[in-house]
Amino acid sequence: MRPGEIDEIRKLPLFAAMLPENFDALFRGAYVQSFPPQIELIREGDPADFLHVVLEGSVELFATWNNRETTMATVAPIATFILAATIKNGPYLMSARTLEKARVILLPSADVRKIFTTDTGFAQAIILDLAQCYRSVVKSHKDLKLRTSVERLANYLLRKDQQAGEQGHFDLKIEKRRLASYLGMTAENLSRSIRTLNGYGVEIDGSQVRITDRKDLAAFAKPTPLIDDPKC
Amino acid sequence: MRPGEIDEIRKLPLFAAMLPENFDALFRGAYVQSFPPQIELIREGDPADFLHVVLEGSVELFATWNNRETTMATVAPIATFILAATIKNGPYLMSARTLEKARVILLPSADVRKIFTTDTGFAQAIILDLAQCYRSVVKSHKDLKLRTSVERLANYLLRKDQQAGEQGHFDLKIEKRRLASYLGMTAENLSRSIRTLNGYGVEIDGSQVRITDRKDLAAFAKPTPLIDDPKC
DNA sequence: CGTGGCCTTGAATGTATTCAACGGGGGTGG
DNA sequence: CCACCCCCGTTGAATACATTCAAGGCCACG
Repeated sequence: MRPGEIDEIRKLPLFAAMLPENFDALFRGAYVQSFPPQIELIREGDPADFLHVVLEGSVELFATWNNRETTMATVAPIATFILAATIKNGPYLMSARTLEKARVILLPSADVRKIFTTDTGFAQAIILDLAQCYRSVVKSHKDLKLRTSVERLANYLLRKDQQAGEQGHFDLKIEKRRLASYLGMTAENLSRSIRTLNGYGVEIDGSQVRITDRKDLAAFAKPTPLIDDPKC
Repeated sequence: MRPGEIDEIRKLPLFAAMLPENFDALFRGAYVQSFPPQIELIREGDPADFLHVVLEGSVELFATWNNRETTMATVAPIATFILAATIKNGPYLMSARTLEKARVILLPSADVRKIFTTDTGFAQAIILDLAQCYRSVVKSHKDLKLRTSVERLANYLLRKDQQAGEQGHFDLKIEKRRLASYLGMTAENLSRSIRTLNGYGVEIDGSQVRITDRKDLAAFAKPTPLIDDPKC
């Protein structure tokens, strides 16, 4: 692990409140590994042996069934994933693969489970993290059930624009095929959805997005914090 | 509150490990209320003032957007709902209404938040509950994104049959329109999906379901524990 | 300069929703 | 007790939405 990196991890909300001895114990059993792109880190159904923390690069969480595959989320530094499987000591519900070159910490799940029963600060942080994760999935679920694919795209663009500081232009940092899968549609349908939004103040050239008329787009997208506010 | 009822609540996984004084403190501020059917208990967007525990009857969790509505889950005794909103001290992401006459305990969210920071047993239980909820929604999300509506129905029937002891016959304890909404389709489409499954060993008359050929149905539904096992 | 992957486009197909109409069961009130 | 009505579920037809299949363009990379 690089100097300074451990300090940064220490400051993560999930670990910040841990007692020093517990933090040290947890990270004594940690591996840090670098992976090339397109490597499958975990496979759904496998036992959750490790809690993962993404330090660099990005990781895609996806799920499969009956030869179909869908993107569930992308994880960017610095964040953990599959905390719930670790805690329940159950199988992974999602698979994970690196999108780009990535560095990941692996924390033995058994240690995580042991320590959170004694370290109240850690337990508090886990509660907040899980509650956050839960609410995120509920919002995704609402998005998927209540909106059409064009509406999902429109709101996605508004969210990303907001996260980029409402500049009116930003870069999709994701392949369109993956974005399509994340939004619950095919790549072809995403192309057509983009064309539809051309009529509502959106221009997309490659990965560059420009929102030329946010009012128009918002009038179409009808965003609501109860689906679209990530902090809510 | 009825005699013996408090003991039953005390035995709920969420409260069983609490220190006696904390349990008493939490339930000192509790209300027990009876509601007629079709009463809206909470409305999405409102602040999460109370953690709810369903004692009798059943409650539907649903979400709305842009004049559309979808059923997210139904809560049966004895179970809690909207724990995550309580903990995050955020707005409800879902609304709730009684389906039948229902008795519900209301626990002030502020008390829940205060107590779980000091009571480690309670904190542990919350962690397990949230992890469970999170994984449930992830499974629902996979169900919705990876399966067609007929496949979702087929797997739903298999799950319910299993929960009823694999008797091969059971009662849908839910209106078909609600089931349709829960499964992410229209009522008309549910009717048609049922007819489709007639060809795969399923007979539905009113609310009575008979599975005449479970093998055939399972071959079509292709259930997997990673989506369909509620305990997983 | 070729090659492969990603994106786009078009056409055909499939899936699901909408709209309209109808039948049956349960409840209400005459 | 019966007539009526309303709600739920079903069915059909038309439409809308989304996927599949096929083909071609563009860019990055070797």
